[in-house]
Amino acid sequence: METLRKRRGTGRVTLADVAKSAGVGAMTVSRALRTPEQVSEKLRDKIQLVVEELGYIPNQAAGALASGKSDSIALILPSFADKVCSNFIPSFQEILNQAGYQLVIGYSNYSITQEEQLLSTLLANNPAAVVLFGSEHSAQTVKLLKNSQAAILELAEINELCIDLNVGIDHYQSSKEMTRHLIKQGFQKIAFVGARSEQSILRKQLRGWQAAMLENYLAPDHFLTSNDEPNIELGCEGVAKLLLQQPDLDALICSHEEIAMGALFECQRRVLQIPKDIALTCLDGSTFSEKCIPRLTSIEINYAKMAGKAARLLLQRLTGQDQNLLKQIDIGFKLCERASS
Amino acid sequence: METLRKRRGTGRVTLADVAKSAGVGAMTVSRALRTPEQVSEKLRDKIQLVVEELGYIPNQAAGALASGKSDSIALILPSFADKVCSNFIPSFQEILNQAGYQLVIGYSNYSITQEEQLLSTLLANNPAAVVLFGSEHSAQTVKLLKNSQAAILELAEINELCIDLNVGIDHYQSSKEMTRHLIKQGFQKIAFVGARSEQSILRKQLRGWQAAMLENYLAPDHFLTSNDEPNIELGCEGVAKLLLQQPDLDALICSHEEIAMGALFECQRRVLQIPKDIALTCLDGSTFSEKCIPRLTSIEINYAKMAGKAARLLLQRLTGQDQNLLKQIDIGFKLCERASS
DNA sequence: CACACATTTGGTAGCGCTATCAGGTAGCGC
DNA sequence: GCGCTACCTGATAGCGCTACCAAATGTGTG
Repeated sequence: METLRKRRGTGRVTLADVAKSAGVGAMTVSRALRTPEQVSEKLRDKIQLVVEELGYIPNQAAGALASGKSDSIALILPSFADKVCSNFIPSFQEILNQAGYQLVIGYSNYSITQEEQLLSTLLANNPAAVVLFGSEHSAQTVKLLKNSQAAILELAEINELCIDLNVGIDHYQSSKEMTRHLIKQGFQKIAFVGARSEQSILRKQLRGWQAAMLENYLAPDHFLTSNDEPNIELGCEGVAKLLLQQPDLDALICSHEEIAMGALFECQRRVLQIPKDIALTCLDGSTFSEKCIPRLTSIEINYAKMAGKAARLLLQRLTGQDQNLLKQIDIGFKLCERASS
Repeated sequence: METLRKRRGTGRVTLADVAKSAGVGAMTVSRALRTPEQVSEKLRDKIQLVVEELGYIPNQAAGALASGKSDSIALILPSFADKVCSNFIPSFQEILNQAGYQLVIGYSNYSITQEEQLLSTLLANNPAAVVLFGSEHSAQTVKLLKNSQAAILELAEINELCIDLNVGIDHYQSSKEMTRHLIKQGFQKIAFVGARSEQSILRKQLRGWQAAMLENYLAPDHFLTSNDEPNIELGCEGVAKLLLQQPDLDALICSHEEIAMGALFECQRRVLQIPKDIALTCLDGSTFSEKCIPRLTSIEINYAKMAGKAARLLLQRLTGQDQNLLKQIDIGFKLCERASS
């Protein structure tokens, strides 16, 4: 009478149900699904049939608990507006999914405090790996990461002090190269407009621009930065303010394409010819730079390639094939010379 | 001697460790963390202290297994390039995080097959809810969803046949209203360029345009669609091809801002004046439409608002306060009349 | 002081799965 | 046939947590 009082099962089909229905042991079913090669073909087929018939979906929580492993990879994204999102994540996720991992994405809005808080929530899932953007983290974040068993991957910029794995590009070099290109083209009064001024990426870009200017005996005096997200407004404002500071300005480097958009519109409004009156370039170009009028000289970063390299590096680490492997990969960049310079 | 041979614990601090160290029972610790009001203040404080001291992080897998509930919400995103991503997800995630839920994001690339596959993977996590974009799903997807205990939320478009909850806008109406606006402004030869032609959103937009044209005795004959993602190229191509078909074309509606960008550039290239020679509008405007030259008349959708309404609706459902509640919310849209028409 | 009642605490028995090991079966050489 | 390895299969004992009861403690009433 007092039989099933204590049951609180979810009603879902369980591994045991499959086992009973197939007339085999539970372990055999478990193996048939995870390591099929360890099960005879006969049983494997029979089990597969029952699985489909019953619509069995494994309970990952139980699996994770029993094995102490998990197939989730935590990714903390600083911004959804970035190109990273549209170009990087799809490729990255695809490769990881194929290897059986699940991305769990959090959003930090470029705040290291939020990053830290998110991280401690995400670590409760016991993820196999944690993927972060940028190289700036709170001390507590670094401590949490080092205490966790998870593999750590830092993306977006090459960082000497990376915790574990690191895939990215050298923003100092890219900015320097862009500046050198402009100088080679004969431009001399080169200004810089950048967003997210508190991020180390922008600081590196600024230093790259300054270095290239100085090595050519030019003064890197005029620049405008904002700590906001890159936007069109900043580009408009940049052209306006910098032209006031330096009326004979002849070139402008924008850290982001959105800024370059704004700058382009502002130049149109002022009937400034590009590149005759002023050259316009950006450091993270994609389709807009390639298609607008005039087409903009820009640094292009292959985020899909970055995703591929990053995912594969991470997988090697997760499968323990990373003994004698580079832990840091520089993706490089391409300077696309176009009509705007 | 044969004591600890069988241990395979992860080495992490567990709830039992905290309980022992605090000198209380495990259940009391569990309650102190999840339902503090059920524990006396004295014990609560003592436990909190020990938790911090030991750096205890709860194991969610175990919790989910024991309670049969999970705090993960699966979100299947069709595209990362969309505005949905940058505007919707941050707000949506923030509200859900605050309520203690975790977003697990998958990427379907607008393929209902991939959506189905992703879904079955994500359901293994036993999510509290599943959030999908669009209204088109495979039969198997619908079956999986209905079998699962999870709450279902369909986003982006209002859909009569929604499975459960539904928050979105009426794309038929928005397109119709835009067309009416153009007609009211005196434009008559109005063409349409749209991307993702196999999605029902675009089909509704096309029908809205057609309906508005017909009710004004105008022929909705000229349009160009592509099943690709919206891009600048399509806008350029649209202007070129439609102008060939109909040289006296006087207005163009673009389904996406990217297309409008391309159209704008192509018009500049052809030295067509906007709106004197041709009006240009789009159905999902944001900053570009607002800032480019001339500024584009566009339909604006408040994705942050959509996120707020959707998240709150979902939370009500998850806490069971949804008995006499609307299951479907129309977010509405705003027609921003600007210089381009 | 006995009693009902509310509040706080802890023991126990799972949740559904996998690691581990023991048992069974088959194949092979002597 | 026997011993030996190689392989396949299943019983058992947890993984760390929470639902469910039961016990303990406090509180107010007659």
